[in-house]
Amino acid sequence: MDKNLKRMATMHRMQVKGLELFYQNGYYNTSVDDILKSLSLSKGAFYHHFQSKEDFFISIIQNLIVQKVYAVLIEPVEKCDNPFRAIESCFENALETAEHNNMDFGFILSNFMTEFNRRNPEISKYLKDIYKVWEVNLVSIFQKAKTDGYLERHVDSEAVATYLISSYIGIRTLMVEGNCKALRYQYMQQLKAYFKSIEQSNLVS
Amino acid sequence: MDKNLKRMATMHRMQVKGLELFYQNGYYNTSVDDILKSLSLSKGAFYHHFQSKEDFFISIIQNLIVQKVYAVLIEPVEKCDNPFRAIESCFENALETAEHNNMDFGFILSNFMTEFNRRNPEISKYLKDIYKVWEVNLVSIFQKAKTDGYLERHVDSEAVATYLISSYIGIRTLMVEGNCKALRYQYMQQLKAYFKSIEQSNLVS
DNA sequence: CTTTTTACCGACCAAGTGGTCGGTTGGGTG
DNA sequence: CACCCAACCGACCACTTGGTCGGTAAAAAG
Repeated sequence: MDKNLKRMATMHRMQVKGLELFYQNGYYNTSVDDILKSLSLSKGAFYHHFQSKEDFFISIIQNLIVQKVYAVLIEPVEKCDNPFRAIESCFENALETAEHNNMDFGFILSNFMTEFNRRNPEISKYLKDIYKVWEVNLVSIFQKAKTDGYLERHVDSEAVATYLISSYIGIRTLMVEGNCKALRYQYMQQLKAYFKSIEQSNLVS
Repeated sequence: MDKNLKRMATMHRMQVKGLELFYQNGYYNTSVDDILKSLSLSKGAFYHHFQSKEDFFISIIQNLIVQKVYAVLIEPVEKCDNPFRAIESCFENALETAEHNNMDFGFILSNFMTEFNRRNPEISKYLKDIYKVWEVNLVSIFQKAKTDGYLERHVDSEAVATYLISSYIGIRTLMVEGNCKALRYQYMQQLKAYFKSIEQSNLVS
């Protein structure tokens, strides 16, 4: 039984380091050897646990990236009452983390979506599914917000979700070039201005 | 003197095809041989005209990408009177072009910015400069809009520019995954809602 | 007509790439 | 104790990469 634990531990180490390097240097620009060297493991170990580099990356998506997106962007938004305040603080936190985390190279999902687009449809599919979950989650939150009297009824929930996701992907892309603090401040300021234009003004409080 | 013309023509052919393939497959995932093969040219020809793959790409940035961004995103906005309507129709056009162009792989600038980030600081610099020009241009347009009575005076011009650029980068990233038409519609709709929240309501017309 | 310069050719190179495979080792089980 | 099998090793393979270099043909210069 101890064997199985060791197996899981080794695979997890590889996945964590793999994500780190893929995120940092890109998938195609990171070799399996790079990952193995920084873990002092051998080719044999890698191909014993994973079928191929592609299979390895898919396991990273399923085991690490999905959880990251859930933890940072989906769960924090669900529990709050006023969805706009919830999204604001969620984005504020996420951007602040990105800003202070010196190992940050942009929004993990959009980086990989860009890299795999038209080059590896299978992986693209996995990534698109994660973004889809995020989108659906936002849409249902906005639907509920209409019921709760936070969002004007005539507003298109899906359009708001799309616009939100777009701006988030974009600001994260811009932040990798530095000047993060100013960008975050400017972004949050205008996000609030945007929300004001679609928020229900007469609250039934 | 004919020689110089031929030189320019060959270099230009290489640059155009190079941009096409780099855009499609990424810089690191496109080999010099790929480009040469599709042009029926040889290694010798390539390294006779360009010092290296990197030097080649920089020449593509300076000769092709800069002009593209100017033509699509900067010039169309400058000439119009009401800046909000100008930006709306500029973005609408740009997104429609992207949509109907089945060879669309996202916003060329943000794609490459993502790919070269932390991997090649020199090229990152060139790309960042282009985006900087776009930003400065937008900011000065918003400053003028305040004078002309289109934009509320208390609004932070730089923040608006940042928010605009973010959302554009993001929507272009999303559009590569398909469903472009709906995304474009949703985006433009919410962009207008956002503009409404910062536009001067009492026009001195 | 000779000489020089230019555009271009393509075999070649060292350094990687993803992936294979025969082997070693050490804990778990009979 | 013997045996098995999973975990791991690392030399090796075919192939691709960016880049070099000696050569050629033809246009321009003398």
